[in-house]
Amino acid sequence: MTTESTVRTRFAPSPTGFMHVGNLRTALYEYLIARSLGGRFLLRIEDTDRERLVDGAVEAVYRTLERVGFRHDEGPDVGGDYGPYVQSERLHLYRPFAEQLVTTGHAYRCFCTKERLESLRAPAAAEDEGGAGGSSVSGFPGGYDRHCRELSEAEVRRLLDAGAPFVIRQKMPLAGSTVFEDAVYGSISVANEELEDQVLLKSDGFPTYNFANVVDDHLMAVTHVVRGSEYLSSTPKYQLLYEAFDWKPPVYVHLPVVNGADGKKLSKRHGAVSFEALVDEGYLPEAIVNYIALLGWSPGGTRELFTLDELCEVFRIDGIGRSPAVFDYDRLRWFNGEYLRKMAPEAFLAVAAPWLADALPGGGAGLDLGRLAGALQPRVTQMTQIPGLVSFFRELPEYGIGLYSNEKMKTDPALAAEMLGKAEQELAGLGEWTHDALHAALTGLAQREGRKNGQVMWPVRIAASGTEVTPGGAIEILSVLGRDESLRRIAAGRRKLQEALGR
RNA sequence: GCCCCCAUCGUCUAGCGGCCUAGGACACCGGCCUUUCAAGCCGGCAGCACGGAUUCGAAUUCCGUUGGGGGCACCA
Repeated sequence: MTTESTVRTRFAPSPTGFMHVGNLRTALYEYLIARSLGGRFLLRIEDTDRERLVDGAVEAVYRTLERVGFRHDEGPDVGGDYGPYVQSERLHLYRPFAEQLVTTGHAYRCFCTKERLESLRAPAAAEDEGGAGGSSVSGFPGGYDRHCRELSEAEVRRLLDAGAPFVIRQKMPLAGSTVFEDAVYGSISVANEELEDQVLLKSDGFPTYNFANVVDDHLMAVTHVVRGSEYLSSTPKYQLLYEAFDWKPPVYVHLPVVNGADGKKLSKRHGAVSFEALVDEGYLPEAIVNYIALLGWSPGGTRELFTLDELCEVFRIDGIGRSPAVFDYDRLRWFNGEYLRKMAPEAFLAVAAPWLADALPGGGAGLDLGRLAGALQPRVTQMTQIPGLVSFFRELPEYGIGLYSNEKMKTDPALAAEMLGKAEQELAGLGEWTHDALHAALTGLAQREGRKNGQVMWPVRIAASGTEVTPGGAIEILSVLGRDESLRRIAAGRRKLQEALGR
């Protein structure tokens, strides 16, 4: 339930695409602020931009929140006392508020046409060709010259009667400055003359984001407005809106942006950036959340592995940093490895299964997948690595006898040929093809021959895999490969060596 | 161009005037372990952007410079 003092945060995505990790992080912090303060977390869909709507985007939001465990207390799907939670269903709410501001002198009707607005900007753009393409060059913030700001009542009446289309613009103070307090950036002050008379209500009657946002946040009793720092520069306008309505402003929590490795805004060219794309690339939701929590926020100590519940307990707003952070895939991968290794073997097998099925002969049927997963689990940091690691099971790759030489193991082709021959005989008579039996047979062979384990194991592993580096050692590979295929490969290795050695 | 913000190892960060010869983590490089490689353990490399000021004392405060990011729509 909600009382006067209940903290309320909201995640307000616009369904224009898939869930970007930057948005996911914003949602996470909103969730954590609510949970850590005993508050409520709500979901609001901001779909007022009909042109940019993307099919399936709302579903992606639900799916992602679900997958990641940010449970919202209120929202379009779960209801709540402050609905509707979809902006397009709230359209009737905004106009009265805009009209109220016109009445109180905080806003005015503007009848300027799009053409006039463009002509205001065009000459300015030409002036600084090759430049930043700024629009305040015209001498007015935002490029609008406040043409309709002081229209007489009679003139307004005339235009209205003539049915001229109009927008409602916010009337910014011309002097002084506006100050607001941000929970992470501190006190920020902007000269009012820098503020544009922004549009509140479009000529089609729809509110702009800037307006709907403030109205909705107030109506929904949102106490902490959390968003990316790209909104920092428009916050003074929101602040003025709150003041004009005489509403209590929320606590502003602006988050540092997330950049790519080149310091530019994180985008597809940096790699996977949507939550689902990351999952498809073999990152676990828990790892993504843990990693992202620490991108721009710090618990203060040196601990860095936290479950979502643990984050809820230790999260504090003042741990949020101010400088932009770079999304580092290497670090994400490390977190992923940590979570992968911590999983119960069966759980790991479950997430690895689809990757294995794709890469193994017959989809892995008949193979000891549990054993294979066991070998993979401590070695994998990203599921995409699996196919490459196990491809030799499907087919023995072409390999040169150089692989049989290893300085550290003290092996060379001649020794390998000998050991392979003996291993072949030893294993052919093996009663049961189990991990323990294989281990006993091979180490026993090494002992009898007066060799180091590696001098037997290395050649056998190479023959069985044709691969220099494999997940697991000779015994794991043999046991997964099975008797027939193992013996076939060992024999093939032996013959390959004998041919090469001229014997 | 104008406005706002930011600035500790390559990256994520701790630090909130003395505990800092700046701590942790990723990555990287060594070593140990070992039937390969990983994992694990041990060790190493590497940073307070610059210049002033305040102070007995500055990574920590102030000013400036430089660099970076963001904003400047009838988009959100």
